[in-house]
Amino acid sequence: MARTPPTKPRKNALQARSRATVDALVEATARILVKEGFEKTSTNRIAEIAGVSVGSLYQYFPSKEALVAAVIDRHNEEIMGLVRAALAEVADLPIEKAVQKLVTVAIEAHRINPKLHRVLAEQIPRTGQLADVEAFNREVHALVRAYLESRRKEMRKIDPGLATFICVSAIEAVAHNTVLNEAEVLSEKTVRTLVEETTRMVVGYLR
Amino acid sequence: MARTPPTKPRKNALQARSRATVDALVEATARILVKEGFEKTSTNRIAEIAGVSVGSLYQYFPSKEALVAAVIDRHNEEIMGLVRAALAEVADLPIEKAVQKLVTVAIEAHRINPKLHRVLAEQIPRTGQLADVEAFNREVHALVRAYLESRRKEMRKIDPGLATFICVSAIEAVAHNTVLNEAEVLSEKTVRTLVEETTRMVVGYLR
DNA sequence: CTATAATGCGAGCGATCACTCGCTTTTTCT
DNA sequence: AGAAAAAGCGAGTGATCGCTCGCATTATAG
Repeated sequence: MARTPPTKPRKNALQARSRATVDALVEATARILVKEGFEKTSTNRIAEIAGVSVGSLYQYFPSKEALVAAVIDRHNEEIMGLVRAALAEVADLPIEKAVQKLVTVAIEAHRINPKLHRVLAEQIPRTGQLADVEAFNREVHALVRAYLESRRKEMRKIDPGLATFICVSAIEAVAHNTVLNEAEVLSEKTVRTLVEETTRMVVGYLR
Repeated sequence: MARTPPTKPRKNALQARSRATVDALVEATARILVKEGFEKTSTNRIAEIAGVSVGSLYQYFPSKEALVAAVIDRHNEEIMGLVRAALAEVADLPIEKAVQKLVTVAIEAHRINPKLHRVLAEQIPRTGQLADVEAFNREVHALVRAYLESRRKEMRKIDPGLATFICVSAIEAVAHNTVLNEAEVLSEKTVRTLVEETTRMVVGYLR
């Protein structure tokens, strides 16, 4: 009895050039999403732009959804990198400084790739595996909550979960709307004012 | 020369039962969106659920997009009804009371039809005419800004446009995330706490 | 060098879907 | 009652798209 069927079922297994293929596919997907929008992003087109055949595409990604999910994941990991670093850096700082840093990072994170961010926010139907952006959100909440709990003395009496929810919602919304509305051009001055004001609101709320 | 070509080109013209047809189509679209999601929402299915033929559908709606846009519009008009009423009611009230009312209304507005709201937010690609949710947003900003300007004396020195942007972003985000995360069950107590806290944050920020 | 596995290819299948067209039924007008 | 306009119908069309399959090419192992 032959143990291994001649063809491995699907997906993983990357040894040398296949890595490049996978990268090219994810990169091509991101580019098409940004340049042509979600509707024009077909698997055939992705393969074409990646300089790869559709067959190869399906060797590594079981579905179109999986490809888009990979793009989302890559982008979210970049953002989470900034956020994790900021929260580590801020752990020993008082609330005022910490919030200022976090607001700054929130805006920076949204500016990593604004066009992609916009497409992901506005054009990708959050369905099936694409719904899992939530995991990142939970991590952010957990990290912020841990910080707030460690600084309880500087704050008024307040439920940490609730405070986290309100602060994260507010900061995220300001950053998100800023980047989506002002399009690409955001003067340093504007950003500074925005950070100041948002920080003021959040800090005022916490104590 | 025949003036009127025998068949009117498309779209409007409603005299009696055709009104019911149009309503049934919009209603069916909303129901399918909620029950089966955007992906399953095809024009054939809409016509079927509305108890109408595809042909009739295309007499009144030039495209599938137009149908979804009608659903969005209807929902937004309901929301704007609440918001406009609240802002009128609040015009002569001091900031504290006004903000409290506005936060309450923001949550109420998101709870008009939470399931539909979720689908519209998460599954509808904002593309083409669907991108025009922005008009409602602008109206909200204009209304809030007008209120804030009329109450300048109670506030610290602050740019009205910026203040409006931050306050509306924060309030909207809290309401949005509340309704989307807590799913359907929201105790009165939770809502009251949330309103109190958000109000505190915004009022504290404004003065 | 040869055998075997890994990777790559792309024509084309099957299914879906938005939308049209020729026709029937209902309503309105005179 | 008769004519004409309005409303309604639904099988069918053309196009797209996700995905498969049989085969070719390249890399690795013995």
